[in-house]
Amino acid sequence: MGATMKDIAKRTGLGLATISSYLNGGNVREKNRIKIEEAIEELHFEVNEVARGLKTNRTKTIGIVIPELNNIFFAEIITEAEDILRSHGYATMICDCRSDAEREKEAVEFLYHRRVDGLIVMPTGRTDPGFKRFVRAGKPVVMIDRKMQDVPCDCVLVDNKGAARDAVKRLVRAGHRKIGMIAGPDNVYTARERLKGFQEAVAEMDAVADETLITGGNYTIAGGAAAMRKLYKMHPDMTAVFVTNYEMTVGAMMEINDLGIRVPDELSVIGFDNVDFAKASVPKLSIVTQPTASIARAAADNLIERLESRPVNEKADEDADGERMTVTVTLKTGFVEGRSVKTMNN
Amino acid sequence: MGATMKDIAKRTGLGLATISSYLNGGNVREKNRIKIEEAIEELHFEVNEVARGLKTNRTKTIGIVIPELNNIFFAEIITEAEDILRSHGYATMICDCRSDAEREKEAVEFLYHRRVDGLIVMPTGRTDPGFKRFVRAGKPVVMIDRKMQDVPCDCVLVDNKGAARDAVKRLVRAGHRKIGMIAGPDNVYTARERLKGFQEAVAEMDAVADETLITGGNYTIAGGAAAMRKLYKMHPDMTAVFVTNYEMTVGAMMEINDLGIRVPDELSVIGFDNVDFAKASVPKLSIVTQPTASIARAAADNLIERLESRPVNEKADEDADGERMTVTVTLKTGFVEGRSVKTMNN
DNA sequence: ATCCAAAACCGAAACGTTTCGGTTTTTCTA
DNA sequence: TAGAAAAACCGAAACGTTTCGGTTTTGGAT
Repeated sequence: MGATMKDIAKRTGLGLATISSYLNGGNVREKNRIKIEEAIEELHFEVNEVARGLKTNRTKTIGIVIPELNNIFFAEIITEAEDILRSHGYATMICDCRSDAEREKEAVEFLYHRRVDGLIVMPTGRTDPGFKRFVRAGKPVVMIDRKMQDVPCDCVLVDNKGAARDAVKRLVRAGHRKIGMIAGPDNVYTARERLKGFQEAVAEMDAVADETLITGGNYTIAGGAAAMRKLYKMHPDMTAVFVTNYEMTVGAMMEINDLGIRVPDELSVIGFDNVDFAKASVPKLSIVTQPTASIARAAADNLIERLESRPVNEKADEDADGERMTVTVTLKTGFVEGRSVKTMNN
Repeated sequence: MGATMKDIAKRTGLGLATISSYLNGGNVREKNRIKIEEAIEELHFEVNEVARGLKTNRTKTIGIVIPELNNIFFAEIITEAEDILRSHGYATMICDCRSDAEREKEAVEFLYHRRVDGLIVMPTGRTDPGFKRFVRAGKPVVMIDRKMQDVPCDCVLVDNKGAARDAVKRLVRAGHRKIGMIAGPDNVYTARERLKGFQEAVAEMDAVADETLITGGNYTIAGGAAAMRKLYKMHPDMTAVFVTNYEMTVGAMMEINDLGIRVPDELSVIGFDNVDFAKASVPKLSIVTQPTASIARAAADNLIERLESRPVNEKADEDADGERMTVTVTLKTGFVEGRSVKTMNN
């Protein structure tokens, strides 16, 4: 079917190496350039990336491993990252591991097999599902959103602790003392950070520090709903609740709806992540937002930079005992004011 | 770094062909099998898919082109499809073209270059961005959600017309006559179908047939909000509105919220797509749902079947003048009852 | 023990690139 | 215009598989 470089060489009377040189941006005499371009045009030649990959040992493909694709927070990051990477000629292979450590391991192995050049990941569990293998092979890994101690790689994080602390302080300043928190699973890095932020704020601001005001919601809609119910049953006098991701915010709102609680008169709410949902809620929700586009850009740029500058340091990497200098960037969150927080006049 | 088949051959004293045979499920003498497995274990051998791909001319990769990844409807389908494909050893390269025809064309070209074995696509525009090239090359293409006349390929559709008709009939049966519709862009297949369904129902049920009751919302949140406002301004006496995708449903709810309209007392609403959002709304929304998992499964299974059975018909395909038998499956939508439709006692 | 078909095995060629040394051509300098 | 440096060019080997003929081994049947 497709024409090969050999065909182009034959057609133009030039050598294989010259064609290759032309294709890779090397110098070629003007008249030959024209001949080559004509031949390419006529024969509809397109370079075979697979063959090239075999030879160069680079697939120009990067793997992405995420917990859930049907989660707007992740999806937004992926969209942006894919766009940037593709504009640099990199294809992306996305693997959704459904927040399951076993699947995650399979995905990483799968991508290793496929010999992707690098990885963008949001680790699901606390143990390495095989990232180290990439690092050992000199393939860059950048971790997003969550950190993992024992894998030496670049990270792009968000100031989760600060975001939570800030949100809670807002509530306290509005006069709330008894504040509930719907937390994420404690094996997830972001959940732990947000919890810390909550606790710090409670301590600093002298709000009610009661362990039972903190309920796990598992980062799911159902979990958020269950947590909301539990909190409300246990603390009917609670005046505000802080929900710490999008899914749980949706779940909590469903439950609040079912319980017939009026927001913000009876209960103030601060949610997380999704501006659109917040604006579409009645009343509009106040929420913490994450800079998804910046996260994606930081991750993609970092990866590309590592990939393109690799050849130079090849030796340097080695003698540094495999231990590269890694960089971690932490981005700031935002806050969108809604009408779901009542100011108490006490 | 990595060991190759040659290393395994040397280590075991066997021939290259034998190793290849073993790796591809061929028969090998028991004792040799053991030797091979030991060698693989010791040398940490993993077959190089890139080299294999070069030789077999199959990348075991399929491309997915969608209008928006950060759109739950699409994201859910992708998640599921990716899962199925990967379990069959296929990697997926996802390209988000942001509903832009130009980007879509680039994406298709990109994937063609990458020599993916097949394509799952949701066409953005009405003209072929290059799918035909795949078809000509004997590579299966399956179209999801939207149909395109001039590209002969398999399709997985949803009964959009029926869904819309059904939804409107529900409204009429509940006593509504003056029903607004927030429609999608008319260059999108599904939007046209939903519009047809609406019009059919209005005609059949003798509801008010006024062109100005139909407003385009562009399938976006902002569009949905604007359309809602326009509808309300023009027809304050409208008693129900049918919104025809998730984003516009969110937008419409935002606007309804802003305008202070009470649902369902002043206005009944039927939305589209996202059950979770519907349940989290106040009051719970009645919505049309789409069978995302079934769509994904139908598409992925179809593709795999075409790919795995290809070698046999290779010849048959050809002499059929490139015109293969294509199949279109149409799936049924669902309906989730909420509390957003008022029953009029007139 | 002998023979034969079937099963298992083998090496070499090929897939379409890049790259390495080495050769030719061009261009510049004196 | 001769000579040399630089630029352009070249073919062959290599990347790690699969596959094609052909050869050897195996295990029954005689």
